[in-house]
Amino acid sequence: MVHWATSPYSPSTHESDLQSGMQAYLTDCILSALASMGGAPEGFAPEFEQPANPDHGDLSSNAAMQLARHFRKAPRAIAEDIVSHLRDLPLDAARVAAVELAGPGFLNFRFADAHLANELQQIIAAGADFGRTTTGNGKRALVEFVSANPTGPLTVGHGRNAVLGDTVATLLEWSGFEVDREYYFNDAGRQMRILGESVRARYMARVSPDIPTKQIGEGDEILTVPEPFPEDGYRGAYIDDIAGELFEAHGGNLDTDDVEPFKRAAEKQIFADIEATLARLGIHMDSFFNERTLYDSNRVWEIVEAFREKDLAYDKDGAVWFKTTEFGKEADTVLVKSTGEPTYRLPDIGYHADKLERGYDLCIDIFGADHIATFPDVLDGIRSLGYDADKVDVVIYQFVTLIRGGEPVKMSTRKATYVTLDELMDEVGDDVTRFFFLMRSPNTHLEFDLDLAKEASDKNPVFYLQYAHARICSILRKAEETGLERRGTADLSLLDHPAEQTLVKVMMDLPDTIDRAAENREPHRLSNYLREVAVAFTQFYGQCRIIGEDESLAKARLQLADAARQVLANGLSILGISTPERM
RNA sequence: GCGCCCGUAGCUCAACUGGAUAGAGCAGCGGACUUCUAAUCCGCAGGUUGCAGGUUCGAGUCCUGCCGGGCGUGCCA
Repeated sequence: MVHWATSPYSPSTHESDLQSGMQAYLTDCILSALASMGGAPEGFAPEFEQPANPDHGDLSSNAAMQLARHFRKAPRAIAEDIVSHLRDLPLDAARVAAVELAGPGFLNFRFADAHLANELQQIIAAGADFGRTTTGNGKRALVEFVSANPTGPLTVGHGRNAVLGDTVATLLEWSGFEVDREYYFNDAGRQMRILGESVRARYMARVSPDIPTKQIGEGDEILTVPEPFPEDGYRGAYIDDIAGELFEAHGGNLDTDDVEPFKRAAEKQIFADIEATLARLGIHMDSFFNERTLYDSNRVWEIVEAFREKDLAYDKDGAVWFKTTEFGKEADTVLVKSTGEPTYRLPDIGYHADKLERGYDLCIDIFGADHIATFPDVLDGIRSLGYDADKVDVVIYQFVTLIRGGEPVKMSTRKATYVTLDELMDEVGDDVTRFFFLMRSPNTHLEFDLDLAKEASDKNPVFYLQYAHARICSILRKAEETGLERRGTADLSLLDHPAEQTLVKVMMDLPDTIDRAAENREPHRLSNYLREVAVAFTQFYGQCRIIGEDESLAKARLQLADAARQVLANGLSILGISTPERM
């Protein structure tokens, strides 16, 4: 992913509440050990990570390696000193079961059983809120996404944008931001005029079926259209549908000299369709921002003047140019065309200035890869106007290819052979649609295999997660039938089976996973994580029985299973995917 | 030409922001249903992380140069 600007996070603030409890404790212990070894450099903070290999403990620090230069000693020797001082402290046996020295100088810590029981207790107590963090500290974020002009139905490409933006927004909410979702559009440009003309031509053909026709396009793109149809008009069937509705409502009474009513009717209908499509995906915008307001308020022209005053804009060939060479670009770019119409850059700058003036601490834009080159100008623009461009972050996602029968599905907006988002959802389902858009890094070109997506089987990863959830629900139902009470206190320290402990450890990672996914704007981190949870639960399920065990153990395991269900439910709800109780 | 992204198992992709033996799924092979859901599980096999250098205790990750693919590079958005 490209981050044009630094995120407002600092590396030291993204640890989750749960994990940071242990990390903060161990940090204190290590610093205390270092103090008696002659002191660490100012501002030193030991780094921690979770080892991939369970033999390396539950949490590992490379502090000794970080300090090799400072102490001018071998990392292993430093680590030995630290370990010996830690043992003298001593470490709290209720939290840390063991500290070991390994490899080139890693300090490996093993959690005590009591610590795991305590963590599980906290997960249960947090319930539907488990995973929420305070990282964002109540700062306000605006996520702008979809932002398709209302010229046609949303396509598969928009789908990735929509799902990505919505989920990034939800992730930010969970990590403590106050988030608004916004849709930016322009209903005044050339695109919309052609849309209106396209509808009008179809309407005229409805009124007068004998109207002359013509052919547009060439090769296999040839299409027969009514004479007034614009050369580069919109070809989709929805255009004729809208014309048909106008004809139903007004007969032949509409004044075809004026394109405005046709444009407005088209916009209204298409926007309604877009909102309905988004609603199917569970997406609801907080606001729609019409580019036109930037003209009505004169804002765009004020910006041109501001640039002129700063000597960043000048006239040439009848156009107004933006001195992007000042920001390291090879050439200046046009800000206002010789027709007097601004290029997209100008309103974009105005729009971002507006967002920042509305008090947002973080403005995220979700863009397809084809917008990559346009954005530096906007950032340079608002920066030179005195705004803090570091508050703006752009998420670029790569394109989607649909695969059917092992072959890419060819799509072209011109030929109107694109697959709409609605058609995709009709074919594979809403949950699968969301999940497939979220299971890969935004940075990678997404191959959406329709055959795989449709298959309601083990090949389809989304069902694996839902199945684990449904399975737990089934156990809870069964437990209720047999009179096993899930609520109340249970002795969680009875959970000493390796599969139980692994499951708890995985579940503990949810807040941290959410923070990282939010910080990096990478929802796939969460979907990958949820698979780990499902795997850990399934292994626990395979190795440990619940119903039929001794009552205190059964109750503890039932609470563990219920906590796993909650973790899956919380995660899936962030991804916007349903959590069936039966499958 | 220039800018950005990508290159990891046969295929689709991960890899906790520089850590220890690079991991999943699918496909392949071999096993497991008198059990709380088999839409499941267990095992086997699969790799010079595109190539070549560099930085350091340590590189898939950072730097440089190549090779290959995608997207841009507009008085379109």
